[in-house]
Amino acid sequence: MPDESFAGVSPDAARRLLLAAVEAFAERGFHATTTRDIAGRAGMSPAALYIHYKTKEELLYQISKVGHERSVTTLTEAAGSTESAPGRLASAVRSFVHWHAAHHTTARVVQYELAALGPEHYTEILGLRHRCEETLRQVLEDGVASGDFRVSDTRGTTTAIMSLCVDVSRWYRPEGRRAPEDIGELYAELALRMVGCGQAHPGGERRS
Amino acid sequence: MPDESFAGVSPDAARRLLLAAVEAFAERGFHATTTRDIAGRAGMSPAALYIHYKTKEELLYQISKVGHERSVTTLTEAAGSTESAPGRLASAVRSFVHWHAAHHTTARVVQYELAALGPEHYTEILGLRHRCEETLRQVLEDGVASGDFRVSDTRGTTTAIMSLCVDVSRWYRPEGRRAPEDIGELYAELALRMVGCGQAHPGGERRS
DNA sequence: GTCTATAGATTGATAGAC
DNA sequence: GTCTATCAATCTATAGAC
Repeated sequence: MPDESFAGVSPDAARRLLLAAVEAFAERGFHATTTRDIAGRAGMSPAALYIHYKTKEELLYQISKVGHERSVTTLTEAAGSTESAPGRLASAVRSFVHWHAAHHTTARVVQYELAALGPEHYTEILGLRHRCEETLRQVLEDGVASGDFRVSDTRGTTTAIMSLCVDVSRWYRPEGRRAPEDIGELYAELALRMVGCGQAHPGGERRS
Repeated sequence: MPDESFAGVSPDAARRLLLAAVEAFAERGFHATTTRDIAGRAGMSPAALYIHYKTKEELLYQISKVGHERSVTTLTEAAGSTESAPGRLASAVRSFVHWHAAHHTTARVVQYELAALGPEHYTEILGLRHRCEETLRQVLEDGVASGDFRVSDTRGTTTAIMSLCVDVSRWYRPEGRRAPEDIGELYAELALRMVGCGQAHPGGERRS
């Protein structure tokens, strides 16, 4: 099961092409991937691609859009609960990191092939990303206001936490030691520490 | 002054080509960059490139090698001082982050275009990177042993800190709010917090 | 060492049969 | 909708004059 993010795409051939493109883009990057390679992975002739997508860039755009929407939803749902700020931060980072590990192929394309998008598509996707960062920053602001967090530079700290989460998709390998759940848990703990809300003794209970 | 990392490269034309390649690769990526573009930026004809470099990949290899060596040196020197573990960690992160911001074009190529290297060059550069990570991990181990740090998963936390530092080269822009020094300082503070050694009250003195 | 010119291969995308 | 065949453009790298 490579990725269920594109399960809703139809017809079948269009979805197969999209999944093949995700795989190829994640492996070699957009510019190093040929349309022949994508079509081949989907078990079709080079020309078949252009029945379902107008250009190679449109494939990247669809991947970026759907992928970004998924990851933004994951983050905002976790960050928007009614919990305390520490709970929301931990939950947001845990979910966001889990997504970037579990869907590391899609995530890699979404995060690192952005520059290959056409100007208008690029701007659109950048907007989604901006909303994502703002959501996280709001959690930090709330935590500072409630006295749970001690952060001198919320904007810079938000960027740092985002870097941490996003970069998981770059180095994560399914054969590796850690499962997506474990990484999410570790990173949630690290994020809490970064905002001055971590416990001193790892492994025990938080906030006695 | 784009980058002094390649000041020692001679003859002059070879260095100009290398700097042009760094610029182009950082801007568009290796595969989206043409040899014509590189030669053009260096003020030469397309063919002139091949007098100094056998292939386009060799240009990337030279950049990756010199760049990686510089960043590794920066990190290991800072991490290898005789200070306490917290001092060494702060110093290492501060220097490493500063380098990735100040040399963000070179750093971006070094960190994100690795996959375009030939297999043997790729393996060689990966070795440098591995040494880099081991150096940082040793600081964390030392800090845990001395009781300064409280870390349950040193390997995972090392990866996280490396992600943080490296990712700076991806989002850093010279026109941005923060200078490389400021980012280095903030990230050193964040790294100390991640290992359970941060102060609760930002802006004050550390370790009273 | 640098140029102009170009070979040789590959690419994104299209035409037209089925 | 999918195929085979192919166009036109572009790319890396080389040949040979100066």
